[in-house]
Amino acid sequence: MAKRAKTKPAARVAELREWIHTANAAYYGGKDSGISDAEYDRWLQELTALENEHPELLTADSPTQRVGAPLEEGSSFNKVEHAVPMLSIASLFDEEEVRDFEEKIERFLGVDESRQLTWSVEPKFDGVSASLIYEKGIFVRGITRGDGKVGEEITANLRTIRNLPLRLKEGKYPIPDLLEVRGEVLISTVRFERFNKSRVERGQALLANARNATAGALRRNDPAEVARYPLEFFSYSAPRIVFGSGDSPADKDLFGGALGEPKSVPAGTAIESQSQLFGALEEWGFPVSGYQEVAHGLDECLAYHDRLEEGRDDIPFEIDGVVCKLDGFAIRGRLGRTARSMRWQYAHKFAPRSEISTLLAIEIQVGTKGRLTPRAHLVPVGVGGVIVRHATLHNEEHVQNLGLHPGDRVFLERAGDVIPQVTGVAVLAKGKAPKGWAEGLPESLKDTQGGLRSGVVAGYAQGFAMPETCPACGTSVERSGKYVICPNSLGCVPQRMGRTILFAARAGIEIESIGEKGIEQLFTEGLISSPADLFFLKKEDLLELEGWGEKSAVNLIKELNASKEIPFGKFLSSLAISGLGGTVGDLLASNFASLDELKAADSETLQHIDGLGPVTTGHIIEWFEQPQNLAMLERMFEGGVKLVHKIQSQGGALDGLRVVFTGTLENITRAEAKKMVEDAGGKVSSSISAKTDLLIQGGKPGSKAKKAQDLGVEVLDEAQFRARLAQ
DNA sequence: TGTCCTCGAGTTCC
DNA sequence: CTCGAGGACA
Repeated sequence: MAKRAKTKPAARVAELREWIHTANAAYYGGKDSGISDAEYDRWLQELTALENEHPELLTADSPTQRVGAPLEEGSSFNKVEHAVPMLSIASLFDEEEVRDFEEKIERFLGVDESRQLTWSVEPKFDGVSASLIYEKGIFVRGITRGDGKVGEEITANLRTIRNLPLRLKEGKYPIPDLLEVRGEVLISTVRFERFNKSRVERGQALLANARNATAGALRRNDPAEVARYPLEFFSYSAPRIVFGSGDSPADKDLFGGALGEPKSVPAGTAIESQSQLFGALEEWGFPVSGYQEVAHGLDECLAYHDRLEEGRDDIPFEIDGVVCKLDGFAIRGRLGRTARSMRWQYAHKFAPRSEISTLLAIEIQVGTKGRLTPRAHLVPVGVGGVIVRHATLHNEEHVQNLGLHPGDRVFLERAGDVIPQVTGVAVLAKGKAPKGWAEGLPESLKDTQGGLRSGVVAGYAQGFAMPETCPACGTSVERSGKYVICPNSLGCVPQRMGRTILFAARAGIEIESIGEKGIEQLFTEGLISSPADLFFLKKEDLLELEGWGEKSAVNLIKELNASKEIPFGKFLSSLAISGLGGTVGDLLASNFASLDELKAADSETLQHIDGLGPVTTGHIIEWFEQPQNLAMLERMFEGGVKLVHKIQSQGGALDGLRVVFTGTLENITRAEAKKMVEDAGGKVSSSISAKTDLLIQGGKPGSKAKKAQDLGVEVLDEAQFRARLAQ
């Protein structure tokens, strides 16, 4: 600070502005500027203080002017008419529509001229468009699109955008007396995620998507609040480039009718095409996305569309298509416009990945482990090729963060993978749910009297809250972190049912004769109440049930009889003991010769086994201490269950190797492949790491294939895998 | 105490 | 397939 006193204020102000500018440039160039946020803030503060002390040094383009004074309470933005209307772009959805569009152009121009049209192609940003006006190189006004004719003046909010130039740079291109530049305000994907995370930490609502967040930010009354949003600007057009007074018709309307030749422009700096314009915008200091290209002929436009759609996830911001504009301004002038849009440009949209549906109700499900999970019931809607009716809402906190209410219109996405997710509220119902919404509730959510089933939530006055009692058995719930648990694991029907389904699946009872639905039916009809009961089912009892005929009943009994011999490890994993899956089951089976030996083992003995720690051990000991569990085991053996103790194979083709699968195998199932590996002495892991020896790759491999390559893990396809086994 | 590896559990649709 | 948490190891 002592140093600052000695420096002349004007020099120091210039220095600070330079530093801040450099830091901004690095920040938006994706480079590390080496400057901490705290340091950046200190510079801004010092600069503000200096400018307050010496008002004569304050300029409109100072970085401190990015954050101005808040609007007065209750006031709204000024309405401003656009000098050049912001028309919408013709939206086309497939190749056929694109070819039709070009045909119309050809008819207009005559085929000879249009044989090989030159296009300027660029991404269609999924953000908020804005128009910026520069007078003699200084940013003086910024306007939203509005209805295209009249927008709102949001100059103060736009100033907060750190990569939006407040003053133009003069270089190769002279600075126009009047310049209107249009572009998109957006938030990059990475910054949006980070921003949302920090909002949750501060207890604020999750933002549905980057576009909504941007629109919301720009409409805020206090620029200081807007400055907190990581907004960015990308420029893509300049409807007014005026040298001189602007009185002459040739000065104006560079894109619509007659093309104005800029007056007094040095040779070589006339701007006559979109590609030249991009160059000029960059020279003046406007950010451009860098994804723009020149395409010769329509096929290259289509190829550009496909290329960007495929690489959509690698682009650092959200885009929903590509925009193709005829490159030359002269040819644009001849085509002109229709009432709604320009004839010389179109947007070729991508297949949407986000859809909107109505949240009908939230059902509270009770899982196998007693966890209560909220599940969204939605009006069926197609997302990426499948009809989605349900989506998990994970836990109470998640629903609250999203601020969901039954009746809301919600965003639905299938983010990267297959599983649909509710990502936010599009239109809040606020007690005014869409008409006919409540009548649209599916029958499955209603009870026999037409009321709502227990555990179905179709509305609430305050925020969403998980119930205090289990919707299935009425027991008071317990809380464990984010989750709500029904502690009545022995009595609660969905929990018993879940364990029975798990038993059937893991103990190897063929799903064909009795699937999940079948077990549910046996439960609700009261024929069984635990896995052991399966082995006491009688053909006559099954025939009483709806949908069961002689054949299916006989098949099930046969299947059950054939499934009574169960390998020890598989059997252990089928008991639904926490932390005991297939791997730990096999591990225990190889350490204990019999079930009695395992039952007799104490905590210390178990923890000595490599792979078992205090937590899993605790769960095992507890399970075998429950009399009900021991009784259930007894009943299973009464029912004829026999445990098979197999001898570990050694010296196979894959002895001691760790194997991982990815993709879909052609001729064998994963389970069969796993068995083949184990029989050959190998070990199957679920995730790939440096310790993995082999990756078996089927069709449509996922992220594992790439990781294997990075780690230098040997990759085999299905045929090579078989060959290796045969050795 | 921190980091890496692995397992188990949850998830939707046809 | 992804995420969270248990377990091994430094």
